[in-house]
Amino acid sequence: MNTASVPDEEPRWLDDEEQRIWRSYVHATTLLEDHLDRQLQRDAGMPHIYYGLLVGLAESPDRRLRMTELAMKAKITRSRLSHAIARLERNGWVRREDCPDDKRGQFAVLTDPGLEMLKGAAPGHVRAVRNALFDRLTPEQQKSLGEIMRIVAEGLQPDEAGADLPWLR
Amino acid sequence: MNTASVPDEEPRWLDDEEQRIWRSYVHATTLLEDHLDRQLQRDAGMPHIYYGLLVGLAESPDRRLRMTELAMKAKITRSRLSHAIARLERNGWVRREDCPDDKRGQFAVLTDPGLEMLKGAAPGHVRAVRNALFDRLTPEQQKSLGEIMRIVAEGLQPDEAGADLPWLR
DNA sequence: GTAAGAAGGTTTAAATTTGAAGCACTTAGT
DNA sequence: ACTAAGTGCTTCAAATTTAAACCTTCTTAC
Repeated sequence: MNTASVPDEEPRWLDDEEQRIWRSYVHATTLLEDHLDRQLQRDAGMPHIYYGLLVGLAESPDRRLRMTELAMKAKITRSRLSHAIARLERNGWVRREDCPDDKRGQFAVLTDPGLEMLKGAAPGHVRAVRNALFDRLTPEQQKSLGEIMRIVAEGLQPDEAGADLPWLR
Repeated sequence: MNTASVPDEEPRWLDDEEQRIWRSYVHATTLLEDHLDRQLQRDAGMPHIYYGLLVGLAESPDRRLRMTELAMKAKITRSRLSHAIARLERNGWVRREDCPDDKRGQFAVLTDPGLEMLKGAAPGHVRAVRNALFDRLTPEQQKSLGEIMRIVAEGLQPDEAGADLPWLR
């Protein structure tokens, strides 16, 4: 069956244009992640991904989500989430709660201070995202970017629920 | 003078469509980085960025580059590079050499074993990039992606040389 | 019922990243 | 020359990430 790949035969290398595209992608994403990490570390004392976790909770009913759901939403491993929530808990932005239905389960809950911090940090973050991304692109480019990224994300993540990523290992 | 920004006044929030675009971006980039890191960790025993460093050296005259140049090329801090090269040196893929002209300077040099390892890992990596990205996009989308990423990268990195990033802190 | 296995999360140890500090050398300016 | 400032790079300690191992608590299939 050889589902893995075809480890043999000369691969189809990237041509010059593809190389340029790929490098631009790597550079842009590296620089932007870095930029946002710094912006949020400075203004909110946490990296971008942690901020995303708080946002994820803020949007959810009762400002809470099961650990695994949050991990899926943020596209990170459960292990990484576990550490992250532990840290956010130390900061008082998040609280853990047992799940009544499933004794194994845990909820991550956004606290009031957590929500406040989010409100405080959000404006600066949006500004940063606009400055670095939206303000530099035409409406067509924005639309195109959205489609492209949607395609790539879906390709790496077999449709939402049915994800056969075990949840990310 | 308040050069920083305008920390005041209600910010222009992202509308629904912008939100979708931004989230797709974050998800896709997170998943792809993760995917490539795993692929390369499995096939080459190193994360994606380390692989990029070896490629950077392989392309350079004499397979060598000054630390700072390599850091710029890879868009990472000197500190991070220092650690990375130390690790690659332990693996025997890279060797450090003093710079004759400037006694402070160091060259990172790709070794023969390093080049071999690169040759061995490259096919799988290209395949992964194609599978996840190029094969899923139309030629127009690829072109658009290239333009968009070029714009974003340039925006975050005041033209190449004249970068006023001190080199990234 | 119950044992085997899956699911939900956490923990451990090692690897990597970060930001600040610290050296050693260079360069500019006097 | 001579010193203050700047460069180039490394190191330190703390924070984060990773993968694997490990509990518990469900679920399933006898």
